[in-house]
Amino acid sequence: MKIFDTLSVAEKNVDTTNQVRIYLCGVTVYDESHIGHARTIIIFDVLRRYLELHGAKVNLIQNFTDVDDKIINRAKNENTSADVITTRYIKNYFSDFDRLNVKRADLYPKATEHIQDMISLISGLVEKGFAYGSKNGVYFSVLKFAGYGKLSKKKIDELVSGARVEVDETKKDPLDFALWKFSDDSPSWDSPWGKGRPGWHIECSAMSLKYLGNDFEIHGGGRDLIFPHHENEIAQSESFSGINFAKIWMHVGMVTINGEKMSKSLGNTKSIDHVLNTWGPNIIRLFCLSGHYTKPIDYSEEMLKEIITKWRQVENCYYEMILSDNLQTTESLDSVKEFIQESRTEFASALDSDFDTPLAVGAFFKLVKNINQLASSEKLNKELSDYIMPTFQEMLSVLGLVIPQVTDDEKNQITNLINQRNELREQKKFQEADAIRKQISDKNIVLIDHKNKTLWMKQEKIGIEN
RNA sequence: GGUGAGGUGGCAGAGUGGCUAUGCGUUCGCCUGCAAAGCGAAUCUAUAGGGGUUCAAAUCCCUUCCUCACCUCCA
Repeated sequence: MKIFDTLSVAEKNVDTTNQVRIYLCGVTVYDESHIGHARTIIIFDVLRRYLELHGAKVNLIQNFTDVDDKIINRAKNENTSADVITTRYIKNYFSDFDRLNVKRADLYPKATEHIQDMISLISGLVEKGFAYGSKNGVYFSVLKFAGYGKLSKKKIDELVSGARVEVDETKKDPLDFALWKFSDDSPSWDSPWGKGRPGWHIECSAMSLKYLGNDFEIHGGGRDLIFPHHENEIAQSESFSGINFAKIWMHVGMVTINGEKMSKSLGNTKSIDHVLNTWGPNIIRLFCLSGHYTKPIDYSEEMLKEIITKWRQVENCYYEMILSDNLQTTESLDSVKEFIQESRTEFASALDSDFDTPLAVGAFFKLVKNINQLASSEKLNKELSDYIMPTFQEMLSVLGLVIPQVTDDEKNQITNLINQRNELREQKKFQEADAIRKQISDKNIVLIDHKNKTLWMKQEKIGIEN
């Protein structure tokens, strides 16, 4: 499998012979997560599912930034402690992402639980002369690291003349960034240099080193983290260790809302809770996978509605298969085997080639369409369905999609109601028959009258449709 | 200003030199008691503008214009 590496600006092979170690920069827990977070995390969720399907051992680490000015400000505004804020939004995070059917990472380290690791990393940097103490804190000396700018393709002199850097007389160079900031505000910790709290970037260096070591396979996050966050991580980590930090830097493009950047000031942020209530998990996952991960994708009602149509086809396909009978078919198993094989190849080669989820999803939809064609022409029997099902399920599970299911009780109930309705239909009592259909549809069960039988399917309830 | 990604039919989105995907939409049809869903067919002949290379360009080169993101906290 090849992934585009931001650092070398080239596709690089992911080494799956040993453990695939992935460090994903997670969220700062000061507010609800939004659709942009969802995209990045779903991309990595599908990546790990796909790697694991092929037998790779994945170690996925995703941090929580739980010490930060925004958290402290929020705590002040609410007249409470930072701890209350972070606890609330970590809980909120898991609630959102469990609903999105994101598999849990192997570990979710928190910055506040790794203060000692950060302090020893900073100490090492000070000892090696890459960092220095000043009046306001401990700073990383950017000019000491020769490779600074290599990830974001920035030239140091241009950064300086850009003059966007905040003025701080206590720093030796305007580009230097904080490793440790002195402060008596809560939360703060003692350090060899004085009481304070860590800078933002150091936590990821410390925690990735601790749990994944050096030169791990993939370091990921949103594109907006390339500069300064990941640039600074590289500077810290490689100055400390003297060796390469991560093999592949994988960055996920931004989500825009109707073509505009999503931002608090524009008031157009879409929280995960909101999009889940409107579209549900499957639609949102398909949306996040609908564009190549390196490119921006645009959130618009039109797009999402299109995905609902596709999703309904998937649900239909599934129920056609599980409810298929032992009928005689003119379709040969061999030709089915052939198109299944084609779909599998198409799906896998799409993902192998820089994780092209839109192509892979396309291959899946094509498979669905093929099956629906068979079903509608009365050619799909149980034997064929049994053959197709494992591939269908495999793709579904790589994409992390879940077809709504019914309990055995509901199933019996549905079957009874269908029988009643069909009797009424035979007696041409259509009004009563329609009343039963309405009754069933209230449970999100849709009936499809085929020639010789009535098929039913459970549909996901989608907020916007109600 | 710098960096990166783009500009393809109503919309989304493939396609790195010739055979002009695909999906959604729309229209019609099949199916149905009616629906829904499904299926079929038709429709759409597009490649930001201007140059150039070539027998041939959406695809290569030059140029102009435009969009978006990042450069400050940000997934």
